[in-house]
Order: sequence, then C-alpha cells, then structure tokens
Amino acid sequence: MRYVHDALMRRRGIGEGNRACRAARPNGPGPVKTGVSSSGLERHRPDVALFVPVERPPFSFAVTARLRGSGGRAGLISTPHGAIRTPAFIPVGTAAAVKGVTPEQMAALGAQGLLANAYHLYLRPGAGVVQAAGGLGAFMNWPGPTFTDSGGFQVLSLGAGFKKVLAMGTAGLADDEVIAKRSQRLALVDDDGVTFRSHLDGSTHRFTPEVSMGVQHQLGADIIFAFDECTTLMNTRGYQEASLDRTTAWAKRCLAEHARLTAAEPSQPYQALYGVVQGAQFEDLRKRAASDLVQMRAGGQAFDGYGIGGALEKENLAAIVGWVCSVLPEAKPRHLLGISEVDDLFAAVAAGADTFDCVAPSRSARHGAVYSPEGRYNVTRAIYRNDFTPLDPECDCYTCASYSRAYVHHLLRARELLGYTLATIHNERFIVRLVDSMRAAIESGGDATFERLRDNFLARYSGRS
RNA sequence: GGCGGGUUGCCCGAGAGGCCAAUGGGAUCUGACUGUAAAUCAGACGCGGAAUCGCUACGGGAGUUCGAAUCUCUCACCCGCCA
Repeated sequence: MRYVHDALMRRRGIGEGNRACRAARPNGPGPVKTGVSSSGLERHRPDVALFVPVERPPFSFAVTARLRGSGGRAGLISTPHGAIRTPAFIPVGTAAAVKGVTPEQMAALGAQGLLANAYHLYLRPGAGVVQAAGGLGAFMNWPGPTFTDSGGFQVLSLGAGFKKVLAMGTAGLADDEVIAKRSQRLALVDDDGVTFRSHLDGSTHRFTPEVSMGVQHQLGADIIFAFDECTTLMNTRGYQEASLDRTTAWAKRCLAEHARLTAAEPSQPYQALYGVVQGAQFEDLRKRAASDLVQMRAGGQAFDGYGIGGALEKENLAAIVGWVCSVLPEAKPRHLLGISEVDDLFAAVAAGADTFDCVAPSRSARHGAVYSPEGRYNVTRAIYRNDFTPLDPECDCYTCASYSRAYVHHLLRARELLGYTLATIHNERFIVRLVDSMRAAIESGGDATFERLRDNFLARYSGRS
C-alpha cells in the first residue's frame, strides 16, 4: 500500500511553483525564512501519521501559454505528488540525494521535482529497499514530484563513453579517442538489453526494458523513462540507425511492460512513462524516432510524455529539439535529458522543451564553478580569497544571502563539506530561477518578452554586453 | 667524550658517478565538467616571455673524475645509541 504525503505537500507548497523561494528573501540579506524549513526540520523520518490514502490521481499536462514565433510554451504537469509549472529545471539526485543538499533546502531554492537514477538505486541500496520505504519520495523525504532515469545513460557512460570525455564538442576527435574499447567497458549492448558490470563491485547485471520498468515501478517515481541506448555523436551513421532501431524496439517493450505492471498495481499512484527520442544529429532519424514513439501503443496505452536524449552539441541542439518537437504532440510534455547550460536552456525552451534535468549545477558547484549573471567563474581562484561579496550579488538564494565568495572559496579549498552544500544551493537556485524566469516571460509577455530576456541574459552572461 | 645516521626544489620525500632541473605526494596557479564510476579530472609548477638553448641549484667549502645530488676530505647543524 502506498500513500501520498498529501498533508505535507500542502503544508510545504512543493510542486506548485517556487513560492517558497520567492518568499525566501523579502528584503536583502539575512537568514532565509520559509514555511518549508521550519516544518521540514521537525521531521527526521517519514511520518506515517501524516500520510493519507488517496485514489490514483491521473497524470496530466496542459499548455498554458505559447510563443508564436517558435515552439516554446509554458504549461502545467500534474502528478500524484504535486504539479510542475513548465518550463522547469529538475535537479538531479542520482542516488536519491542531491549531493550535499537536503530536500528542504532543495524545496527552499525552488526545485519543483527531483530526478534519480534507476540503475544506481538498483545497485545500491536495491529497488526493494526503496519500495519498502514507501517509494523514492518517501525514502528521501521529498514529498514533491520525482523522476527516475531508466539506466539508459549508463549504457553510454559505462559503455562506449567509459573513461572518456563525451561532453559536447568532441566531434572533431577520432572515434578511437572518444569511444572506449569493448574490452574495457562496463556496459555491453545487444539487441535484447545491456549487460553491466557494477562499478561498485564488478558483479554482472542485466538490464532489459522489462528489468528497467520493473525497477522503476519499485522505485515509484511519478515520471519514469523508457530504457534507451544513449549514443555519442562519434558513432557512425550506420551505428546510429541500428541503435535507434534497438531503442525503438525497447520502447515498445517498455510500454507493454509498463502497462502490465500498472494494471497489476491498481492501488499504486500512477506513474507516467516517457518514451525517449534518440537519433543523434540526423534529422530523418530524430523525426522517425519521434513519430514511431507517438504512434506506439501497447496494452492500450501510449506514452505520457517524451524524453529527448543523446549527446547534443550546442550547434545542433536547437535544431534537434526543434525537429523532434515538430513531430511530438502539443498536448504532451517533453523532457530534455541532461541539459542545463544557460544558452542551451534558452535554445531548448524556444524549441519546445518543457522540463530539463542535469548534473552540471551540482557537480560544477562541487568543483568550484559558480554561476553568475556575468557568466560562470571559478570561486576557488586566488582572486576570491579576500572577496567578501556574495557569489552572485543579485541572487536570492540562501548562500548569497549570508555567505561571501571568500568563505565559499575557503571552504572549497579546505574541502569542508559545507562548501559543497553552499555552492550547490547557489548553482541549483541560479538555474532553477533562470528557467522560472523563462516561464514567466512566456506566460506574461509572449515572444517579445522572452526574446528580450534571452538576448539580454545571454549578452551579459557571455560577456558581450 | 665514543660510535652510528642524517641535511635534496615552498613543504614532505625518492635518487647511491653520466639517461637528473632531479621520481612521487602535498601546497600553489589555471582550466574542464550537460539523463553523476565525478568532494573528480587535466595542464603548469627553479630563473631567463618560449626553446632540442643558457644560467642557477641537491647544507657550506675544498677535492677526485672527461663527468658529482650521488665518491673523498673538512666545517656547520640535526637525530639516535653508549658513556
């Protein structure tokens, strides 16, 4: 039996935009006060008494405003654990935690949802543990909407991309410089699924579409993704075609398994399944992939939304998202996987993407890279040793309200855990707020407002103002 | 007083005649990071703007040798053990 943290949700206002955060700093610096932290800190573990049984609420999505000159839109996703106003950035907590930051802090900085990873949680602590805890949200004390990635990214990061830098912009390198030898990979793909060797203990594990769906159903996130093969842009066209065929076939199996599991668990909150569009940088492949997923049915069910995946480059990101969104139905949400750089977000929102997730804000923060309206900079640089201004003087986050660059610089250099926390809070807030501002622009002013926001923001961010 | 060990670049610490401007850590400086094998990784790190070049360097000084951080003598300081 599973319950929704209904009372908690209402109390904290999670899942309904970022009210908590906007209320966080009425006037300048000072301790952040929110209704969230005060109530949240009273509980250290799931408080079962607060849970109330609910009927299985439907998953839904509605477009609330559109840009005329592009595919950009604003909307509202409703899940059993609350709503998400889109466009929205969904921070990543791979192992059921945003590294170094509590759920209360994530709520306070305006996160509307969190994304975890099925493969990582399957390996540790095991999907059964999360299920026994009452699902991902209950396990990590996050009452709002949750997502899980399928493990498809690990097909790349532990497979062809193992130990390689697969970040965007590696297109000029030879294949063998970028794609790991088969013998050294921890993930090997075949048409039926993927054999992983655990990065934790070397043990062998088999992921198939059915396994991924089973794991994700145990984890119980509100939005789950079909198991796909994430490819690199280095692969040949021939490989991309074969891979896409595989991903499409897997999508169908995911849909069927998801329908079966959903029917078998009528008392559970409904989990929305997103199909993932691959096809690399090829227009025909991306459009065909999207079209196939849109038409796909299994067990009387279609996908509830769509993910857009793959290693995208800045140069082709807008085009790829545009091609895909031109084929996808207006009435269903689109999630762009793994993207959060400022210019990429503007491009993708304009092209029609609704939600985003990315590890960059948290990982970069831990490595000292901090976002500001003037661009990204490294606080660990020597020039910040005596800089007592906030990380970003215009930011409304907890960190910027009370701490200086010099302090965060010191903490990071001293490897004090608090440094990771403070820097991550700021970076996550910066990106969440950026995407929120895009939504506000679309909702309030339409094309002109959105474009003005974009042009001004990017000019300043990239130092061209 | 006797015997033994030691002194290496900002710090720790390898090196026992040429391949040594000197392994490796740390510190320092800089950069990267897009569905997290990531509190990680990469580069720089004696001076000369760079150099297959020059200079200065392995406690000080003097030697041996074609050639010394490495061998000898000596001085200084440090650390043991015995008195």
